[in-house]
Amino acid sequence: MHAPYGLNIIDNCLICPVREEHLFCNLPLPAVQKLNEIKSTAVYPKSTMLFIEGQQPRGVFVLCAGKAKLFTSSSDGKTIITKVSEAGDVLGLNATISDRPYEVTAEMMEPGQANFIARDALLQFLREYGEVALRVAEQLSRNYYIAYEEIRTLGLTSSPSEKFAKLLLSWSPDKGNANEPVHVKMTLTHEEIAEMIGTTRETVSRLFSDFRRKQLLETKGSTLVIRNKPTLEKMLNS
Amino acid sequence: MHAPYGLNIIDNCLICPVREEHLFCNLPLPAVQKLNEIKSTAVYPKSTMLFIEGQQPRGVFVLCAGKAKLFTSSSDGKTIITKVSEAGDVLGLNATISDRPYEVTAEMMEPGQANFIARDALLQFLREYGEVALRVAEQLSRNYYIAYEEIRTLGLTSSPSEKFAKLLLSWSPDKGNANEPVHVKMTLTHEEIAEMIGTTRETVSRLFSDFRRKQLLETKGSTLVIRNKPTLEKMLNS
DNA sequence: CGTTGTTCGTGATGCCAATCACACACTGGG
DNA sequence: CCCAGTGTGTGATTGGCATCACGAACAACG
Repeated sequence: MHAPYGLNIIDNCLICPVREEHLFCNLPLPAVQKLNEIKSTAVYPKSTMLFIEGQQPRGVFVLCAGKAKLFTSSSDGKTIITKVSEAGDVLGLNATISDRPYEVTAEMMEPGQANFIARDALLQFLREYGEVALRVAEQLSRNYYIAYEEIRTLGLTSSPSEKFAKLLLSWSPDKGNANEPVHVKMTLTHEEIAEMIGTTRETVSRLFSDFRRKQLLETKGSTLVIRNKPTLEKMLNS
Repeated sequence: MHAPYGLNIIDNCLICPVREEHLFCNLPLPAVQKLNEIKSTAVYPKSTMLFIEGQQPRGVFVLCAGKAKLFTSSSDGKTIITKVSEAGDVLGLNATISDRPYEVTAEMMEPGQANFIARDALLQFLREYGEVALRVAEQLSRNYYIAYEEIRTLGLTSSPSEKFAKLLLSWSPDKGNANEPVHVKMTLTHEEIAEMIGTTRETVSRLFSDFRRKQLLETKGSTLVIRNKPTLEKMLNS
């Protein structure tokens, strides 16, 4: 089965390769089957906005392939990216459950696929499968903690370099505890990194230069090598 | 009935003067009665910390009298106040429900009274009274939106003056739409205001001076007169 | 009362990061 | 192949705000 943008469509949740480890994916069989019935799947090109900050919620999106960035903007064009979502993530959950406007915009960063579940169908589904409702509550609470993490980063972390170090650390897996170099695939532009840490493109560029000079990292094309995790950790204050 | 600190103790939720309009206060009679049984009440002096960021949650506090500030701090002493709570507010709800560490510290800003409900008793109570559980979910979702509001303020509002204007507006009731002066009682020190908008005490002092000079406000002792709401609104960009 | 501690106002100084301004690299398309 | 569009590196300049450093105002209290 083939689709535009060089993607393979996954239209059956039961045989989805990302089924493990995710809310709405890793569920008991009957629930997944039901979910498979009420969802509709679609393929989206890069830059599609799945939903926009301030809209009344229509439902949730379950990302099947591709990455999406969640961000909020002010009227004068400034924007902050609060999260980069990957396959398996559920987008728009809080807004949909509580029937308040979407608090962020979700935009595809690359071509991808997502399942849509309309609000009414979702609520009905949750009523039917109580254990899933519980997992939704847990997810909401997790989202809340993530939001607070963001508040701490924005409010307590003063300097761009500290925020940058924090971001780099958030990218390197915490296992592999030795301080050996970590290889990470970078899909973000400097502009987007700037929007994640609340600074400008130029400053991010200079941060890369500085950190390279200090032997903290290397960049070969789109792969990033983090050389010195311990030193990065010493730069934090939270 | 009298207590230290010049407070009257309220030890019966059924006849509490703040019963209206608040989660856990404005509830159906049987629920309030049950609540009244499982709660324990106590009077706290100024500066008491009801709970501290990072602690495992013991339960929730329902503020009966007095104000409390919620804040989070970094190891180098910087702190941001995320909310000033008043009588009727429930503190520590998200942490208690989800059994994660308190995400903020709650400190009394003046002598006051609070009811404590232990985690186990609360969960049992919620299981028993389903409609209350629903209201808890609503409250959690509301908290999430408030957190996002904070993220927007911290991340998108660049200048201290803009954040200050925003804060002033958040203090003035949105009714009374005419642009007549609004009188507000100010209980915060400049230091605390600085911690709310992420700047320094000195800058707040200068902001007051600037805004006075521009006829935007006046201060007589601890009462604040906001003179020109429309101009304040024009300073915002969100 | 004076003493002590907190809060407030304001000047002087310095620095960091936003801004402006280019030049260069890389990509995909006609 | 060139060309337009997008991303990247880096200098120069500047201004806003943190920081330091006082002194004054004010409250609490023995």
